[in-house]
Amino acid sequence: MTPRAPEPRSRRERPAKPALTHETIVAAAVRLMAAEGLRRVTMRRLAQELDTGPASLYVYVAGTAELHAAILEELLGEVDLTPADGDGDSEGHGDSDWRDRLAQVLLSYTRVLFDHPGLAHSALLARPAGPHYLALVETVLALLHQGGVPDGQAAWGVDVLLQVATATAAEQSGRAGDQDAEDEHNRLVEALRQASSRTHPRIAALGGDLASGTPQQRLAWIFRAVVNGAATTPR
Amino acid sequence: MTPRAPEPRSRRERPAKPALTHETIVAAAVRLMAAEGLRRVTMRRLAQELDTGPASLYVYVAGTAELHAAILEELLGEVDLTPADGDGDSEGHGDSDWRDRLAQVLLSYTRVLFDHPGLAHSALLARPAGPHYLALVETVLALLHQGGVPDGQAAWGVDVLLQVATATAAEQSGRAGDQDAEDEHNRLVEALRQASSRTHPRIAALGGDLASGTPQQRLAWIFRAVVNGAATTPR
DNA sequence: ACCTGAACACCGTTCAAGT
DNA sequence: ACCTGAACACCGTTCAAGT
Repeated sequence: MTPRAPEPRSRRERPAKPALTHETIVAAAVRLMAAEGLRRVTMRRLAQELDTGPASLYVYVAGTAELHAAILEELLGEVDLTPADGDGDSEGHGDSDWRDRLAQVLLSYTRVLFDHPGLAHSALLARPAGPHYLALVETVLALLHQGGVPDGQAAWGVDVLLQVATATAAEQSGRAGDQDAEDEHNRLVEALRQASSRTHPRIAALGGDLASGTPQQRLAWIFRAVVNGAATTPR
Repeated sequence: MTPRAPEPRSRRERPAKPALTHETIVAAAVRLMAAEGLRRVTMRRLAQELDTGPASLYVYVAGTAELHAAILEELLGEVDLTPADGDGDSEGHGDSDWRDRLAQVLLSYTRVLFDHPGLAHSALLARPAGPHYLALVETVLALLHQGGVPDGQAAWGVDVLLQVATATAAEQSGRAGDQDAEDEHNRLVEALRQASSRTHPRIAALGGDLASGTPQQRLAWIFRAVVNGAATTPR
């Protein structure tokens, strides 16, 4: 435990203090999120990470909302769009249904949100306008087109599909690891189970089925149901 | 402008300092929200409103999340469930389609969320377990039952319907009045319109239709599409 | 012209100490 | 036993003042 003289800053213990630009700030934000979660990606914490004061960030980003939208757009690059091109895997059923391929893409999107706690939540509010988001929209539209869904219905349907995927991810992702949220959900399940058949006949009739299924099973059904609805409901 | 001696506290300028209970705290929170919006309903601000310190509130409410859930449950009492019982209006088409009546109920729900900025946002995260929420679920289930939707599909469908309604309200409600959010949306619309037909053929093909329609028109279609999907998609 | 220290106006939550 | 003052550890955003 011999004390050592502090190494000079020029030997840079950190990856070097990067120049401040919109790009380097967003990159640092993505790193910080991976390390500590979106909740910790605040203007102040990020400024600290970048060895500067919070005011300096405002020269390059409009505020917290824009920052979170930029992170989302960046992470959307992780969504696997390849299932849309035909067989994405090696199992040989190359002409799998367009519905399955669409579900695979949406599931990949959901997983990206789910893997980054807080991101889904932010995705519900901020609709990014970057290339990764456009690519996702294009892919979903192409699959709906392939399935013969009329244009007008596809145009409105893509929004619903992404919305439902996002909301589901937010719900699940908000719950995981959060004891309070878990408790709250259990209270709801309990309330549904306890409902009197006199005052709430339908809830009582359905019983535990209201909360049945794994998240995966529910999500798979939801995607199918919404796609079917969009495909068959004229505007 | 003659200065007056301060009135003695006992004459109580405020509605009287209410005893602290879960109930009085939630009631004060609802009042505060009506007056200043959900954003201002913080533990500290609420404590100030109740003439006490924030620590005192923690004896009766678990924290901010529970508080917001309680406000939501309270406000859900404003949802108009009467359309479910038959003709809710005086125009004489008493046997209107169950789909229309369902849409009316969901629209009322959406409007309640929309009228209270921030509430929809909170509704996406907190699923309340109180009587008003149960009544809403029961009503939607009853209408789906009336429409002959199979039980299992109704059980999972009610969630999707409320989720879609909530998410749509959050999106619209977040945008209204917020210049930044408005700008962000316009940037997305612009990006969709600018998309090259070479790299994004489907987006280009659909053009402005991706962002077409009023929120009301879109929501009406969404409800119909999701109901149709849930009604026709087996689990 | 460009950047930022310091301030303003807030937060949620806890716990030791009081009544 | 019940309640709470005061503290801890943070926030977003702005703007006057510096370089």
